[in-house]
Amino acid sequence: MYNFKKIEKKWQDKWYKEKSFQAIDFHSTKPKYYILYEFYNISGNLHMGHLKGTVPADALARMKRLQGYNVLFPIGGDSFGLPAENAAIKSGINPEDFVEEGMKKVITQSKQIGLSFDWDRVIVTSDPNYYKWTQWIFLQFLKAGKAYKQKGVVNYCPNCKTVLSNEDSQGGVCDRCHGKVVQEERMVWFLKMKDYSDKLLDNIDKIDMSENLKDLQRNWIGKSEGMQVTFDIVNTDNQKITSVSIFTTCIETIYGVTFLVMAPEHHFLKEYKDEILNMPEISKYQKETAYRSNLDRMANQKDKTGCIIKGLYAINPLNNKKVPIYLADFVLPNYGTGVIMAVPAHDKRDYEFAKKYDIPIIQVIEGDIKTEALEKDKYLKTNNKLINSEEFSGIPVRKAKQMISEKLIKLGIAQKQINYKMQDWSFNRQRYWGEPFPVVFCDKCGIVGVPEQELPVILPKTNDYMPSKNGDSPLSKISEWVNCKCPKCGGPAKRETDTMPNWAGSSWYWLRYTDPNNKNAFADYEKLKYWGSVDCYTGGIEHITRHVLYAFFWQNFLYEIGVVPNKDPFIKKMGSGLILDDTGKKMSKSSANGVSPLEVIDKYGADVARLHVHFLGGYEDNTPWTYDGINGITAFLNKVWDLQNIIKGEKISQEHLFEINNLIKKVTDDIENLKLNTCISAFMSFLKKIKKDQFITKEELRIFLILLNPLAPHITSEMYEILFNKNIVNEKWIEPDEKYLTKEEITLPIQINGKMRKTILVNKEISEEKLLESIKLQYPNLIPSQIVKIIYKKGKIINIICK
RNA sequence: GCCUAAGUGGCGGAAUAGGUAGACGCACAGGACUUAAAAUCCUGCGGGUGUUAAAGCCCGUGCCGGUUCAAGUCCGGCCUUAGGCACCA
Repeated sequence: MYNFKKIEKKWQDKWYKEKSFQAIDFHSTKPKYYILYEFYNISGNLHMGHLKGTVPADALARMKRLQGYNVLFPIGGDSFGLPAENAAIKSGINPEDFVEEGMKKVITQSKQIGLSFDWDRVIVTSDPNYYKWTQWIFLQFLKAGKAYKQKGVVNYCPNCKTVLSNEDSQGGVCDRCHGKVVQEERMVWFLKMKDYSDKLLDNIDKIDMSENLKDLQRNWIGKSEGMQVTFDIVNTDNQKITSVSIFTTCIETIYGVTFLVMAPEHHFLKEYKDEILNMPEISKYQKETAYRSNLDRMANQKDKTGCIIKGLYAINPLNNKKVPIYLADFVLPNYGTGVIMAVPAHDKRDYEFAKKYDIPIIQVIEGDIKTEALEKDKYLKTNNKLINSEEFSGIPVRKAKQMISEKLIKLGIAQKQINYKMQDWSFNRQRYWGEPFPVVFCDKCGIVGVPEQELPVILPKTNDYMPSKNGDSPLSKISEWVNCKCPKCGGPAKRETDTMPNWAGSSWYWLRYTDPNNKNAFADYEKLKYWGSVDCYTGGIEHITRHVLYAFFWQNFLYEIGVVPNKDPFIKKMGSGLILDDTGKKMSKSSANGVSPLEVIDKYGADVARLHVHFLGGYEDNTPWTYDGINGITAFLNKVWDLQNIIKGEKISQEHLFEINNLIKKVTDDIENLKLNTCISAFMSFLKKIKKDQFITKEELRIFLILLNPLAPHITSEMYEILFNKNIVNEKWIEPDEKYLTKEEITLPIQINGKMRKTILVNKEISEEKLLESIKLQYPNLIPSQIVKIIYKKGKIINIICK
């Protein structure tokens, strides 16, 4: 039995004091390796999810150092934004104090886990030395025309009393409080993320990440290719008033158009109100739909509402047919052109709408539309023929799609168009605890950026930081801060009183780690170049359609303006699974039955805790928490400790040559891929062999300790010191000897008619004839009758087919 | 509705590329040590059949089919669970 309490504290202190894990800028001999674990959210203690997420990254960092890399493995805290602020409000402590305490806490706890972060590079997003540069980047967006303020219909959380981005309102609920999000028109700062859609898709193609996560991201961006077509608008006298554009991906159905649908928010209505005969009715409908929450709209998918526009009609540009125009809230104002051509025969939504409002349905593709629309996913598969489509009737739909497109383009009334679901990022929050915008409003000069040399715009201290009922930011109450001079004309001006969202600070933080104390730039270009892209980025998958996309976006922008050397922030991204509690839900600090990692460390030790949580399951899998099996891990480490007592011999023994080399290979591969569960099994299997032979040589144990060090750093450091009087962190990783990875003699399985029957011990290179001879000799009755065929894969298997 | 992943013993889970299914661990059972317990060590552990004991045989990776000498792994069609998207034209 080893005393983990004494050992673990000793080594944690030593690592900290000696700066054992310091990353060196511009190291002259060692190649760099940058491994990143996501920001800690400063809202409480570390929870079990952190133990699961951080340890494999730590193991990788420790292995890479032993392999001779100059490893950058930093940590920091996302201390601005709603999570920290809400937690502070809940505990009744000022956010600033709360964050300071919180950061100290998670640092201490990280050390207790034995994480090998570089403690000289800790950054915190609410530190003015850090957010100065977040503000600086915002100014660059502003200068480049990529940040703009505009009235827009946006997500608003009545509970958190703030505007939210689309990314923060996924599923129609607020990311923080899980309350319903409503749509409100507000003045909003936007970042032009939409412009970067294709660049983001490039980042997704290039990054090394599991396909399902890539799909989530591609889905979120939602690229779709179609046609934009112009429809003339006429009045009751058939006089052309104007024209509108629609977006469709199904141009092949254009002869089936029986009406147009416009989003209720469409500016067209205001512009042509004098031509519309039923404006009061329309205004009423607009009001009805305006304040419905996303959730309500989703719930009402089946029951479509709408309102006809009287007095105006649209003309189908291909057959000059006059069709009515409706308003309906199933058409979104911010996607496509906000107007669609409705083809009820071939679109589910149009079908439902037409049925409800008694609009004619014209079928233009062969098939059955009696009870439901025949949609594109079906008719494109079977390539049905067009009908009721003038000269295109009788042509298979895929061909017709192309022909109609060409005709429309030739006529000059349509063009190819690509649309994205992803919208520009709404970037301001009506909350106190965030980066102030470096922007002032001047009556004379309009929106003016604060000069760079005046950064940071410090967040003023106040005790009145609760979110306000009227939706104004708490900062608006601090008049001595709000009122300022215009940097351009010197006249009176007011500061922007909203703050940036909590994702602002995390959208560039990996860059700051390369140069965390730089006072003159967000990071030195040469240092950025040296450390390059993050080699392996680990963390939760819940940020995949949020933070990671924002990260791509900011990196692309910074690359464009020439301040970072590469487009891709991350080479590889691994998504950590969740630790589930006994109800199968995510175990977090907020779940009542959550077990704290510190509790486990206190009872069993950090090394046991590290191994146990990863022996439960794979890195990317969700695994239920249990204490079951932790005794097995404790026993394992005790046995490792006891290996000291059975050392016999110096060099690697003949008996263990095969096992030790395979262990080296397996452990190296598994840590590289963060597969700690199978890695631990490999150690156990090796130990079994050693216990059976009742001896281990000194060199074997030395290798064993180095291999186990990344996973269980404390016990291995102590043993290494005892046995070799050296600090294991200065040692070298071991390469396997390829010669000894496979044995000459192997156990070859024998199948008869495809069924496993026997195994035989043979030389791995044995010929088929010799093998058959040996089988007949050893198992005279195995082969029942005449052999028809033999399938022999050398070193793998033999299958003997008999009559 | 759409997209993605997954379904393996009593349990957590293994199984590079189709090639001995159940590694490793837990739990359980039997034994050794002990006055006793814990710890430790040894043995067994998918189901069925069989035997003094073995050997052997049959069935088994959600369900139904298929490809193959050979399928947990590939293909087609279902079922279930989890996650994501959600009127995106």
